[in-house]
Amino acid sequence: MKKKATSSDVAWHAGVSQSTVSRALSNSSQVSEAMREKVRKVAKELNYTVDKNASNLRSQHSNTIALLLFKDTTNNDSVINPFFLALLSSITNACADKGYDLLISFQQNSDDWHADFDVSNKADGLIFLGYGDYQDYKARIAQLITQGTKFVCWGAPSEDLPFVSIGCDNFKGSEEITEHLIQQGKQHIAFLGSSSSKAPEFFERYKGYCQALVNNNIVINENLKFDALYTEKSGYEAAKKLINSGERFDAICTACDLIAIGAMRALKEHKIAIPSQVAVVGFDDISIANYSSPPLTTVRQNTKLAGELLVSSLIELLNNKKTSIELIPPELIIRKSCH
Amino acid sequence: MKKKATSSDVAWHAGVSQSTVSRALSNSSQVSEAMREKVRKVAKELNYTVDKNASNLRSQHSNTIALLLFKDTTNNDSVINPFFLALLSSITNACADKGYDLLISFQQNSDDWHADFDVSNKADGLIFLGYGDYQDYKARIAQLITQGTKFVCWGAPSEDLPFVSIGCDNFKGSEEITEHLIQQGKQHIAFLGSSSSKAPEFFERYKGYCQALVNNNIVINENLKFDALYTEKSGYEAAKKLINSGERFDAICTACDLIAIGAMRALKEHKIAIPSQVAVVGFDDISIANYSSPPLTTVRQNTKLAGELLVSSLIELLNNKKTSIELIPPELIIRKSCH
DNA sequence: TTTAGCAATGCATACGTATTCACAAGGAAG
DNA sequence: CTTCCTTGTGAATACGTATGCATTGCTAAA
Repeated sequence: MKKKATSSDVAWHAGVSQSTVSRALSNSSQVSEAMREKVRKVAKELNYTVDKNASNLRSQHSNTIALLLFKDTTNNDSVINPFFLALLSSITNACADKGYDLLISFQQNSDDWHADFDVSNKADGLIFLGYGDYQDYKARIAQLITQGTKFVCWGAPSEDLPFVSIGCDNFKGSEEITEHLIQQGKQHIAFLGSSSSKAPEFFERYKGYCQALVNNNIVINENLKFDALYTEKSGYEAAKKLINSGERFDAICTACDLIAIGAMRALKEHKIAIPSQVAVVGFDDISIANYSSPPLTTVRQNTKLAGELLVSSLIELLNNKKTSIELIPPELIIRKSCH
Repeated sequence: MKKKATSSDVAWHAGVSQSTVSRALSNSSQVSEAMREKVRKVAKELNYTVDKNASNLRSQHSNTIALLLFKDTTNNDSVINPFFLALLSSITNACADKGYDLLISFQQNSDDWHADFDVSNKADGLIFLGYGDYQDYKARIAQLITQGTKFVCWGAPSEDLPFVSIGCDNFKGSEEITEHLIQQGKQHIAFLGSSSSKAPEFFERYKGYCQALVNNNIVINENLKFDALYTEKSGYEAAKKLINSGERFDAICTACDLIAIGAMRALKEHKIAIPSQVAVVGFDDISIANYSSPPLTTVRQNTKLAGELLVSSLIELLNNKKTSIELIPPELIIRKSCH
């Protein structure tokens, strides 16, 4: 196995100094175009590339971003919500565009927190992904802040938070889709999804749902509200409870698509027709939503934009620039599950 | 922003040398237990962690694996096949278990190939993911081999290939599911999926399908075979062709779930009942399969095992051990789309 | 013509660690 | 009491790069 070429090797072959090689390849303005070309040529011949470890060590930054994805802590073998995988994909591309490498780690629970990505200089900054239950991690996050670690979170954007967080306009999205249900003539609309502040975006969505009811002079019926987490199973169980409650309802508004999918499964089991008897709508627009039966009306979160925004905001932080909190506009996707 | 502590800082505070600190924290047997404890304590107080860049530079390996995911090259904005995302998730966990970091990159096309992960010492080894169309990358792969780069591929395992590749027993899986269709009384079974060698696993699946027909003395009808790629759209279009061909068929065997989903959409459009008129089966068992309408009978590839195997095989390669090619056993998942 | 200034390059060093070598203390074997 | 080996530690060095500083050659200003 041949030894890898170093910048000194390139320098020797090109008849210049190592410094010049380094400068030529990093597009320094200090080096002439002719020299740059010459060095590039030799480097190519020797199949040379800059050693990242040495480069990072010397320059004290890694040009790497670490992505921490928080999995549902309740059940271990849970599948990751496809929405986050879509976001992950978008972040990957955004990083590549900006010339950053991406290191990823899925956090099973709050114990094995690998946030030493930063302190061990593996990454310049962090991106957190998860249903914004950052309360559990409050202490850790405080530590990150005192350490001076740069990071951005996906979640419910808020001025109150001591860190940059980027997310969809959950309130508006939920308000719009609920309005749509009402326009379809639905009057008794249930809501499935946690309304606690543990999942801030779910709470925002609940508030949007309430706002739509208020706008249309519909009384909010607390008996039509059921908690649910981020899973199909949870949605199924919540819908069961709703059905068994005996309350009258003609539509279900859910906090995320997986809950909606689970709810539809429960409805089908009870031979309740969708949407003629009960309409169902989701939130996120994961790919399954388009293939469910019936295809799900939902609110699309623009994952492409979201990924780009997360990455660019983090990079701005890394450059010590001010970053404004950005709200991503939601988009209503009308399919067959609501009319 | 406080300066990060170095091993020399720890050494100074502990009243020992930097060498001892390094040895103590890397569990070297050369250092006494008492000393190790002492160093650990001081390190914790100073919030010290080993600087990865320096460590990697010195030891000449990165304890990092890079994952290259090849996206469908035909259409740019294509969603990644959920199957690979499941595999990605599993690989992530396996890497964490083994103490490796994971760097990921999605390859849009064959041009912007970032295989310099290896040569730039960012990663010790590579994992390739994609529908095994490695023909396009043959030249690059040859280069990797001559470079001595360590890598493993997901794909159709074969002794012929000059590299380690791990995959499902596509032949057997497809044979079994086709046998199942025949047991349900189906006699005119179509196959949707590329049969060219461009996607080796698809071809294996086609051969398994043929084998099942032969086993049951059913004549293989070439007119019931249609090409399709890895997408829902492609499956939809192939099914359209099949329907319009006028050929008689009572079942569709597909090379992957997305194709099956697309085929079911086409069948529904033509008011063809599933499975009473035409049964449909898939391959992969992506999460959508369970939520489609009707839920899809398919062959599950054990992604958890696959991820673990990919990672452990690669690590064996890194340690210069021989690695045997492993076949992952397929598992039949019976749902409603076939009886 | 002299001098100041700029552009392009080389020299030397430091980033923080792992590891080789040397060395001291102590115990075992003779 | 030597001699030898073991155990634990420190000193010194190298990994490959980026960058401050010095140096050179050259042009423009005085």
